[in-house]
Amino acid sequence: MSTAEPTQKTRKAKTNKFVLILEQFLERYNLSAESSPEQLSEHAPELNALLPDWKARKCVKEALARGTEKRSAFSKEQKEALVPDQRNMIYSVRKRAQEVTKSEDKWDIFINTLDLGPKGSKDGVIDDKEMVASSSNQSRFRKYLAEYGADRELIDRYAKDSKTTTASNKIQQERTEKRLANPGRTPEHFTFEKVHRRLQNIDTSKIPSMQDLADVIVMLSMRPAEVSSLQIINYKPDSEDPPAWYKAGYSWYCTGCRKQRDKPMPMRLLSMEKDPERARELLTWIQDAIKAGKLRDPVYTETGKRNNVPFAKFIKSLKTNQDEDEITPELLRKIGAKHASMVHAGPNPTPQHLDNLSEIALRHKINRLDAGKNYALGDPKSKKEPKSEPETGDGPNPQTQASSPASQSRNNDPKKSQTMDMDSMLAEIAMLAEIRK
DNA sequence: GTTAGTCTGTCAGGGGCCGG
DNA sequence: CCGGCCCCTGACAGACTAAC
Repeated sequence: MSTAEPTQKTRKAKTNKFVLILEQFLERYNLSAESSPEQLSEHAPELNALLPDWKARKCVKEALARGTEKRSAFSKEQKEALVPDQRNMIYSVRKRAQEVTKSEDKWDIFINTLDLGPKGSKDGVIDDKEMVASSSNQSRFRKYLAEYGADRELIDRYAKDSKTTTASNKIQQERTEKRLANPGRTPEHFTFEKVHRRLQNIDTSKIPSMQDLADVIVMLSMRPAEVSSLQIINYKPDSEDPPAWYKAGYSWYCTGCRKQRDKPMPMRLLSMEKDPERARELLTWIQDAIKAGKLRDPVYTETGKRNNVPFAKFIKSLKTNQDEDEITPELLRKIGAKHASMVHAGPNPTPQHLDNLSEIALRHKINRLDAGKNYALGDPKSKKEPKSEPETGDGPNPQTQASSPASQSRNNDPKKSQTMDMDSMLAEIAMLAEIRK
């Protein structure tokens, strides 16, 4: 009998073990393409129990759709009935909010809030992770409730769990402090010199690459999601009545910042690229390419949904040293702030001065002095003995902005006037830093 | 294999509150 | 006023899953 057997006809050799399980399963329960969806769905849980993960389910789904010699292919409905979409099974926060809003029952709000709260899943012990996550999900629950139209007052009354919130806040504060204690280093690939060189060599007549995108993000300390919306403008007040956001002596601003949804207030521009015109050119170059579909937005898909996986993967791949931390899109913003503040600070900047510059580069509000510290990345170069400077009363601060004339060795350029704007900015910052002390 | 969409855990930081 | 502290939301990264 060892004859013929022309088995290697096609790629049916791939008899995955899950496919075998499926065929046995179908046989045992006498299921086929003739079965109704109702019949099939009765057996869904049992079959699902045999399939350990989504890969297995994928194999099975494909097999169902494909059919065999003995068995014809299942329709889409039948397939869905037998191996239902797992994503519909999750009782997500969003789904809760939707249902609860519909029921209009305050107790439903309350119960679900508690259910989303910390439960001590294992041994009744609530760890930090669970606590913080619980608080986050409760917050999310409130947000979705409001989104679906639940009553504001009910939300505030029945969807707030102050114990959990407080505990979560405490944990997060501790984490922040720990993080600040040991900041990461600047990745080799994004040191100032490397980024600066790449930026200078950019040819805007070409199509931008992901690397160009990354460098521009660094250059402008952007949030990844800001790439398509940020704009650099030049503003000069033409009257004695400038808008409230106008800062005397500054003419370059950014608009389209992500976090200001209500009042889009322009924020001062501070970039490691000292020529604002060039910065703007590079930014619009990137944006035009995205609009034209030649370059992906780092965060959004064409349908407006979030998907930063391709860009994040690219950024991650740029890690050169084993001992470096992972590079993420968000890290580029912090790196950019550091580069910008270093570039614009004078030869002997005080930490306060750098913080001030950082805040401007990051386009924060200037309320919180300590905010910029979050971004103080460790840098071997600037790390030095903490000379306990008498930083208080030292009035005679030499003009820190001495930076302007040198470093300007850019080829050509009649654009000096623009950089003068930057320089006057620096002067003001330096003064502010002094006054604050 | 690659891409897209959704969910959760985590971080950043705007804003409110309160004592001085 | 104002600076510090706390709350809580919005944005991010990664895990998952299905679709292509």
